[in-house]
Amino acid sequence: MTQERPYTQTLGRLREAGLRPTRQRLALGRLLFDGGDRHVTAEALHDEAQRAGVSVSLATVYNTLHQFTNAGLLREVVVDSARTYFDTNIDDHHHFFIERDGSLMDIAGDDVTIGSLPPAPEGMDIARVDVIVRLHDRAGK
Amino acid sequence: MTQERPYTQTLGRLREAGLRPTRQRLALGRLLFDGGDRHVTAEALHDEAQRAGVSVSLATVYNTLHQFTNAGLLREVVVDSARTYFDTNIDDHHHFFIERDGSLMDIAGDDVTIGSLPPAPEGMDIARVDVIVRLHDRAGK
DNA sequence: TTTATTGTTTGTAACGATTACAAACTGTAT
DNA sequence: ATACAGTTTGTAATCGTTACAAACAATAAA
Repeated sequence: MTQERPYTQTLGRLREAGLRPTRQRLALGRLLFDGGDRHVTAEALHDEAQRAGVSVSLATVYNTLHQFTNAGLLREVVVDSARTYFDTNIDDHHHFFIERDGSLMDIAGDDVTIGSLPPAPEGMDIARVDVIVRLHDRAGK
Repeated sequence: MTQERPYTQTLGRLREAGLRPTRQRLALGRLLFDGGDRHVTAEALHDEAQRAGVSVSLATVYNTLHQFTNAGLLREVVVDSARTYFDTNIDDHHHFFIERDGSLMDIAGDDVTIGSLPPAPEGMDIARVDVIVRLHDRAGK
């Protein structure tokens, strides 16, 4: 009846990552990983936690987001110089960025294919390829 | 003998954009558009101007960079949430981003080809597609 | 259990890039 | 010259994010 599985899921993820399962990390982990893929900013997650009655400081939200990212539980998405987004979907995929409201949408891995890529300059490797499809409302009023 | 052509070039660009050719805009325009393609940050351009003996305030550098961008003379590139880059190459092309030093390199338009793209969601249009190839030093010491 | 140890959380100050603003100034038209 | 709208400037203000030291909590040892 009580949906405890997600809790356990998060607990497991923290364990694997070598992060102590503190009240804050557990709560943030559940907000992030329960339900589908999400794109959050630190501020947004902080607000959400407050609304959910979870007491967490903004500093901890930032810390946690970074720790989760380093542990491979989250991915950072750079699309807007104003704020940093974290994506709970860590699979290979790209993004639609809706400029009107600054929101992100995943594009399924296969819906964007790169036909060709130049070789990385000597001595360097490709760490990642990000494709961002920027959208605006259809022209014509 | 005196290379006045670049000056004139910038002057023309400003005229076309409907921007008054002030001393500051002319000077920044020359720094930006003389020579090849460049990727600059506001701070970097400001320093460069100082070094070149041009007196311009940082505020003006920011204003100018944005005005040039709105006029289509520059393009903003988002790769790093820490700072904003402006690219003097406004043709269709993508970027290598060297994480080590935070520098950008153009990738010629044809060296990256997108095989397929999903359709934009209903009511929206694709404003632009950005491809960022993030590079790091080759693994293995 | 206590106790010790080490990792975490927290509030707040500090930061760095960028923007806002009002006053001084300059280009352009009259 | 004069007037006026557009520009520039220094500086204060913003905003997201990070730094920091003190208070706390999780885990291991006794």
